[in-house]
Amino acid sequence: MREYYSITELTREFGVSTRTIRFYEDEGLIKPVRRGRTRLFRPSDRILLRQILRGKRLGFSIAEIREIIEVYKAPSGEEGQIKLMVDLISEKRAELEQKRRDIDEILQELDAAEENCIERMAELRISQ
Amino acid sequence: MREYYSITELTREFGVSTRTIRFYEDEGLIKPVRRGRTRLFRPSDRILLRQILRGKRLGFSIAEIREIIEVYKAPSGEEGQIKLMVDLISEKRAELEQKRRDIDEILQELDAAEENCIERMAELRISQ
DNA sequence: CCAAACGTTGACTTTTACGTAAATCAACCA
DNA sequence: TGGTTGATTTACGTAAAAGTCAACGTTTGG
Repeated sequence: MREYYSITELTREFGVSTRTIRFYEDEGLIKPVRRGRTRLFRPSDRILLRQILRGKRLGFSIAEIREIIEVYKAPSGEEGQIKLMVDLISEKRAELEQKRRDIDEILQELDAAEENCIERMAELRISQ
Repeated sequence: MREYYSITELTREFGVSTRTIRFYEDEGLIKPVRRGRTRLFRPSDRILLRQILRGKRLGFSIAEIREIIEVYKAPSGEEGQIKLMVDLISEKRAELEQKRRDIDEILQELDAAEENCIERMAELRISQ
């Protein structure tokens, strides 16, 4: 477990540009420390970046990713606040479950499409 | 099973704007028939719209959704073409499986976050 | 000592996926 | 006959998420 990562190390590891990482910092999603002006990314920043990109792959916007990352943090505030947090968690869970249903439907349709392709290829061979 | 749907019927059913539906037509994803200038959407257009919006929820771009919809169609062309199609299907399947892993990870983290909230709420009650 | 590699900020540009507004048309209803 | 409703095209606008470019600062190896 390294103490610090440079920005280009992270771009290589995650396949994103420096611009992208700086953009996420501007958005307040990552807060690397600095040596002079140079950014130093800690393991925790690396984990955050993973979480951000995971959210991106699922089509979440930056604002939505921010919300998700917020709920990971230790709960603070009074009971009302925490209850709102629990509601938000339920909401996100519902969205994710919808996405999973969508995925399963598409996968089924892809299976059917593949079968059709294989059938069609068999036909082509016979008719020759 | 109705023969035709109007554009506003579809906007109500799917919760999108007319602009959105016309945009998908411009992109060649839907091809409603016409009576005069007015669009008439058949059941098959309705299904296409469902598939488009499902792709959107998963963060696929219009171009990617177009690809997915293309593979649903009956396979045509010679063997080489169909093999490329099968490869594309495998590619999409891999992407979807990645998305599913992402979802499962986030769901686990949300579970943990919820537990923390519940714990914290219990603490708040005791300390009062 | 100086070029190459790596880093910085700042500003402008681009792509995607629509939103919005204006002007027009057709059908229907009172 | 005129107003309401729902449809059309055309065109410009916009928000999000970066891409791209310029101009500049460090550090490191030959």
